[in-house]
Amino acid sequence: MPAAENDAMAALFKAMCDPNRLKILWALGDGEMCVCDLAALLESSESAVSHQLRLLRQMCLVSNRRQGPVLYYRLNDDHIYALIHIVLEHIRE
Amino acid sequence: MPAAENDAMAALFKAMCDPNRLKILWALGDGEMCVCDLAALLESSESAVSHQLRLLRQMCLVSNRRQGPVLYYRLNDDHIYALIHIVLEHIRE
DNA sequence: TGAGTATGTGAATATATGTTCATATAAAGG
DNA sequence: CCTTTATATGAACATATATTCACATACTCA
Repeated sequence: MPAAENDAMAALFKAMCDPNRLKILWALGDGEMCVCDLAALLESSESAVSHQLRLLRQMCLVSNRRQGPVLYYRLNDDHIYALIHIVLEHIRE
Repeated sequence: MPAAENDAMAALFKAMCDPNRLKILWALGDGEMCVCDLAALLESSESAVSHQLRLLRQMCLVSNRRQGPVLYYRLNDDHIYALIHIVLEHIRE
């Protein structure tokens, strides 16, 4: 495997290796959510979630849309969600 | 996604999120290799590789076979290799 | 324009991670 | 046995990571 692809894959896994980030990505598979709802779902502070979302944004895994004071986050594309499903199958065997 | 599966998946991603470990797993997809050859391939010390291999062993991703003084490592099953291939396709899009 | 709500961000801190170095173990051959 | 080769391991260190806290920003409504 070319070094660039190896590193890109490692970076992708790193973005998804945190339980909370993985929960966020999984949750967003069902549709967009605001920070406050994500924080409630993860039972974590909004600040912590915001930091994680910034990471996911920088990795181009999620993007957001402002509606008034609220930011709604969504998966950047369905690719990641499909990937999680595939890995889930592997986990379950 | 159930919490147990979420955590298992995060742990799997964590095992694969280091560029060197990913290279090891990729290399072992072609067949078993000894520590010394893996170290040469990664241009890393044998001690560092041994530490990474222990991690992969603890995660049950690889196992080894002793032949005299040499330990040959192999993927525990082809699952992980298939998974890497799938993710590679996602990366390339 | 001032207060209140939703979110972002930087610094600080605690913990996790990866490597190195020194040493230990296992096997083979003399 | 003693030495050499191959690998494992533990401690120490440097770096990375995740959370918290305090404060900044963006927007809404009165």
